[in-house]
Amino acid sequence: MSKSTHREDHLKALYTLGKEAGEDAWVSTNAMAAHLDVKPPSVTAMVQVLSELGWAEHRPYRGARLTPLGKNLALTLVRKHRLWETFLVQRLGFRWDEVHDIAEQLEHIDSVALVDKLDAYLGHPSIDPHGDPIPTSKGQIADSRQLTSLLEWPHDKPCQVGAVRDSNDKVLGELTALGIELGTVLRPEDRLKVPHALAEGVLVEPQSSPKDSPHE
Amino acid sequence: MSKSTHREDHLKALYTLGKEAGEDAWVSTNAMAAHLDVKPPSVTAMVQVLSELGWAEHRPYRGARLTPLGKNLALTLVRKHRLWETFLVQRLGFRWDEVHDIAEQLEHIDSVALVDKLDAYLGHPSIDPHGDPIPTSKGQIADSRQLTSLLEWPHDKPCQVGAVRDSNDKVLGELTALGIELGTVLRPEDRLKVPHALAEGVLVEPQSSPKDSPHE
DNA sequence: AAATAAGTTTAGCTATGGCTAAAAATTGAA
DNA sequence: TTCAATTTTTAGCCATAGCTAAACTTATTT
Repeated sequence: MSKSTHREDHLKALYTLGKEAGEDAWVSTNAMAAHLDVKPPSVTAMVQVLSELGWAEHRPYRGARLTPLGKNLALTLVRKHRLWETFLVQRLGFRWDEVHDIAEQLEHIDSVALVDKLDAYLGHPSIDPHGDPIPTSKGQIADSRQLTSLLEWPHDKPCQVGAVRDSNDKVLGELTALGIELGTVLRPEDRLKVPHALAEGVLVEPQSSPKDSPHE
Repeated sequence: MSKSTHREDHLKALYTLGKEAGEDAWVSTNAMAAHLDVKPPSVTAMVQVLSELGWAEHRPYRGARLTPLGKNLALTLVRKHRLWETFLVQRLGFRWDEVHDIAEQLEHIDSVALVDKLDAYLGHPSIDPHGDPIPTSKGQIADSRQLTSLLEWPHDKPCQVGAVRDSNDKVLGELTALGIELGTVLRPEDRLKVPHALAEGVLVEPQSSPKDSPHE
């Protein structure tokens, strides 16, 4: 991996964990290490680099958090990742459980023009194949949907699958096997077949009027 | 750059220079160093790695050359590079002088499925935006065209541009400015406007019956 | 055939980014 | 409040892949 790729991976980990933890919470280097599958001392070293770059703040023994600049950069990475995933599924015909690792590589390709053209080519999509919103080129995330975990959805009302949380390939594969994809309508009786462990990560919304669906 | 990327860059340099030099000629580490823009000792070190991997032979003080395995790997890299260039031009709308550097990054993405799907998506193209043949997934190059440098083409016969040699972005940009692209028909009077320095790298063939042209 | 020029490799240094083990700070419990 | 457990950082090591300078081959010229 290039210097940039390493930095970007740590930046994205910090963004992801920071988002889960809440706005300006400090993210522990331990948590980042677990997320990146490296040892804590490696993260400490890289966090100090991010700090020198002005991408993050580091409070020793407390953790790290992004600066506004760092957050912006992280959003461009998220944007690239989700645009590539959209390309892989919508254009190349990959399944939603096959694209993560490839997009993980593609997101580090360095070319602003490429991202812009890809975005236009895909028709400026607003969500990716997992239902996650795609930031604009200015780093804006406009997601007006009100998604709820399937677990918390009232048992007697139908709903529609809007996104999948923490999408890992195994979970996605199992959902596919159950016939569940983005936009799938789940009626009360359909819910019985969804295992508890999966249901938690299935994010649903009220069954909408069939607007332009993102999954062809 | 990852370990693989570095190896692949050296492998490709060896392939490219070896091709120019003739079948089983030895390529000097100096030539590789110039091509890769690194110093000779760095190449020596990497060539020894390629040798351990079984991708190349190294005869100290003589040079290096690819093994059959190495040649195959090099061809998959060339394939990936040319497929991505085709995608960038045909689908994303880049010009032929804008795609080299981006493809240089994309060619290192590691996914066999991706290359196969991209190839199918593009309709199994046989040549890239610069007229260079695209190896098949088995590493075959089927290029039946008989291309000649414009310099050597008889002055009184019309011809058609089939490829551009050693395509660098500057040369490609100048050709575009002259209205020359792949498939352009050059009549005797057209040739006057092509500077000598450019003409050498313009590869032409007899004006063919307008078959399916590769450039839309 | 010997000497010189040119090209190539080896030796030893730097930087990045991993790692383990030990030291330091923080947190929680007695 | 002090001490123990946990977390985090520092110290020091390894591997990759650059580099320069010096040593070594090979090729050429006298």
